[in-house]
Amino acid sequence: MDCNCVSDLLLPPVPTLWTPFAFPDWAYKPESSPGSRQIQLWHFILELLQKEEYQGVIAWQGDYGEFVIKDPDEVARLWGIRKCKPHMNYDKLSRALYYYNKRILHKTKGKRFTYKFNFSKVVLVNYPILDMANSPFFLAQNHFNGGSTAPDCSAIQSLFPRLPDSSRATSLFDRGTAAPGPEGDKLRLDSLPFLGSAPCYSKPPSLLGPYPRSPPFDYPWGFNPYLPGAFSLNNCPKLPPGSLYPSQFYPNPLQSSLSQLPNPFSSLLPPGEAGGGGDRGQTGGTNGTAGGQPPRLCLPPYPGSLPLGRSDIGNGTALGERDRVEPTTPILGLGLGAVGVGTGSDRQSPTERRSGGGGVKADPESDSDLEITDLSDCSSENENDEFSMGKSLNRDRPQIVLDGKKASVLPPISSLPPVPVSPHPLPATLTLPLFGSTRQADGHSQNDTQL
DNA sequence: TTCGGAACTT
DNA sequence: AAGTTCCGAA
Repeated sequence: MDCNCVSDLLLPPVPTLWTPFAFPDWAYKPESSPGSRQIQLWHFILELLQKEEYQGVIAWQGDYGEFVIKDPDEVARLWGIRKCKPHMNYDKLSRALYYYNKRILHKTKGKRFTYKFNFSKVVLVNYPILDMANSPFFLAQNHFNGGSTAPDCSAIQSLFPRLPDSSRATSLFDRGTAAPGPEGDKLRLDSLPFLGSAPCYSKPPSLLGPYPRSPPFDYPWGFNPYLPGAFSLNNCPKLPPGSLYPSQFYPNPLQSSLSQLPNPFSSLLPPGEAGGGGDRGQTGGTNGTAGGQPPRLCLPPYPGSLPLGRSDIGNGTALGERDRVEPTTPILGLGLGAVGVGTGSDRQSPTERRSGGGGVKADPESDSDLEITDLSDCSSENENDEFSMGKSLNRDRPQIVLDGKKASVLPPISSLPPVPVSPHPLPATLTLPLFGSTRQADGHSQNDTQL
């Protein structure tokens, strides 16, 4: 069906070089991950939550990860715009939300229009080979969500079908330490100190305080300042003005990603692709890195080093909560953009009947750079559901082990042993095919991106 | 208003 | 798979 959604037509120009966290091409392969090209509802919700201009529509509120849909009709309308479903209403949207059923988010019982993200697990789709569940980073997350249970990797598992062909990603998988086969590939997280050691935030992105942004690095297409996979404490980019483009508009997320990565990554690109030299894509955009200097990933500082008080963004709960949350829960902010263009009146939704509806501003389409996936045990209500790490991760997926550690009780991040920070995120031996192709779990191979 | 079954679409 | 649509029950 042809969708003439205005939101699709009015997309701002797509930057040639995208953030390192844009989904790689293989993530959009219909055959590999059907539907992945379209933004998912939870993703969209996060997008709205990220945008301050939607604070009146939907906003973080209450517990960690909890948000309130202040204007259900507007949220539904925006969602309908995004999905080209002019008849979308909150009734339908909420039905879809319920299908998340405690995985990515769940309804907060007793609180009207209130849902809660399960932020206990975060996965960078762009780094699907990374098992955050076994990293200090990931474990710390779990620390937030109850602490003592093993991380749930069901979502990781769900992402694994999109994993790159591990057999070609030899430089990150230590095949020498494990038997070949489904469980033979163990990612050496120590080779990725920027991910394995990243500190964590304990608030959703929009609740976080303003991260430091040093003048020399003010990226127009900044990537996520909350990402654990950042390197600099000081050179944090700002969020993009409207970054949630539909993924199909990404010129080449993979190459863009690599080209934006610091040297070890960008150098993996073919000549002309790496670093600032890669700014010559289809859309003629810019990565905002003057002088060809590759942008840096931003390492979120430990909470102690960040101005945590969230007084600049309207959310009255931030400060109080920050006092009690563990400083170890990582939240990957998304490069989230505004959405939508008003489409006029749709048919009356349940909430329209309730409130008479409300014309709220519309805005540009967008898509996010990375995917936050809840892998949580949904500890709030369902500790023993089918989503457990032990069951899901260790079967026919590449298992990722961090130096054999498998802590179940997480120390505060501050007590974690200092992780040596390599000057480069990856060893120079990293081979390109790691990101360049995928082999599906069912054996279908793809070679969509040759670098 | 919430919850969820069921059929259906993309 | 991830919703969308419809609808009934609580």
